[in-house]
Amino acid sequence: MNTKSEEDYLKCLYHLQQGKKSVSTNEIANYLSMKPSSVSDMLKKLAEKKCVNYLKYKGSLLTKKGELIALSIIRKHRLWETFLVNKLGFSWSKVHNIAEQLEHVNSEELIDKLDYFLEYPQIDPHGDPIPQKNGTIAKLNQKLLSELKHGEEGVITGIKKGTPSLLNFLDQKNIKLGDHIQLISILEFDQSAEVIIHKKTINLSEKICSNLLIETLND
Amino acid sequence: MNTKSEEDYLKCLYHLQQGKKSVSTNEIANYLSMKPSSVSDMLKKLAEKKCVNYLKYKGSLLTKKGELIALSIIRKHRLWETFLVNKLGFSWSKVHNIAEQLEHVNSEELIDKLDYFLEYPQIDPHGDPIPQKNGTIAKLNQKLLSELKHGEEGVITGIKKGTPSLLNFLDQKNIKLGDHIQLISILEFDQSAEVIIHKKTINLSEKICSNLLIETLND
DNA sequence: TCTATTTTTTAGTTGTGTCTAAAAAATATT
DNA sequence: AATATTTTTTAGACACAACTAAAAAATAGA
Repeated sequence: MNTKSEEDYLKCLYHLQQGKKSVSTNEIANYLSMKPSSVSDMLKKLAEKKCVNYLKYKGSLLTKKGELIALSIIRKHRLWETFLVNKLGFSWSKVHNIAEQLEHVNSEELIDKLDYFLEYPQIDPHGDPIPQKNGTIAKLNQKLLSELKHGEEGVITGIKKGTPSLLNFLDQKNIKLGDHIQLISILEFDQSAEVIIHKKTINLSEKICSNLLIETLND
Repeated sequence: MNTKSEEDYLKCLYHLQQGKKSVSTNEIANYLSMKPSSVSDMLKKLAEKKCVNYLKYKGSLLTKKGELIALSIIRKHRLWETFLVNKLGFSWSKVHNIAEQLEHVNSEELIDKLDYFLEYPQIDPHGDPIPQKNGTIAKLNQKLLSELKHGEEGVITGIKKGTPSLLNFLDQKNIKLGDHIQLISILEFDQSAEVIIHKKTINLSEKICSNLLIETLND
């Protein structure tokens, strides 16, 4: 078993190393709000446990072992977030801190049963994919709403350029990250889009469509 | 905020001090599987925090402040146990360790919402009363099944004399601690009882009725 | 009541995970 | 290339919460 602290480092490394060949000590320290010296110590420890490939002064990367542990924690985190939002009625923006605590609860049976209870969700309320038990994880497939094909659907996962007026508009329409959305058609004359959201059909301007990031499940 | 360790001590003290005028250091050490010297240290610390009234060599008792903290942890523990059994389908005997971890998750809003989600349960799957948010807790009201009044109901919380044959019988009938039971009537000729359990009416012999402890909610 | 035993506390150690300060290595600048 | 700057590591300190061993207090037995 790993300590909460070790788990935090492994999860952090997983997030930071995406698409990189190495993660620097300072990056980790910054991400975790800790001093670089503390990070050095922990990297040494995780390297001894064969969770991290660490070369002094050269940076770190997760080993396969470390990656699987990180994925299991991310799996727990995202399942708990799904529970908090779908079952307890939390808003998606308030669940992170609670899930940060719950993810360290250690019981495989608990997570299996929670997964079943939630009906094996594929993505969490923020639109991030939930790793499977075996460590496989769907890759993010983020596109702009304006790039979707007709009929294509997904989850709103981000905003490209978050001007206050856009955020206000979304707020007013009660459109939130994590919301499901389906593109029906794009009107030719102004490139505005007909979409289904909250089970209702509405029209969104081209400007909005080219600023909303949508995660689609299939290519 | 309190550490997990402090919370464990407070909870332990709550359980040990029931009906006593003081709890000895050794009792605590024994209950928590720790050395008495460790307990001494922690008692000093909790006394400084005004959670415990601690007199060297004379034992300890929770202050009001300590008791409220202990009750809030017990509340969390029992709500989580209820969740694990009622929603995730755990058997009552397997939830304790998981609840020991979950009880230390710190979020008042989480517990409020969980309470609502579980529809404000009064007792946990073991039949123990769940403390309310304000710290009030129903006192245990355990009686033998044979002592119930007609129509009175409760939860099976214990077995007075657990002979293997009795346990086998209960197992075979799938009667478990935590099950709800209602006494319909006691037959005069053999003192056997008609009860409703698992939504079916069955007959239990006098011998069984005088060995099953039932917790009733009202007097 | 005086000694023996048990209980409890104190003093000092250990392991974990953080920190600060200083040294060492890597990188950037002139 | 030599020096200055930044990054990273090492060395040593500290808080926490456990431990062991020894001392002190309370209790039990003679």
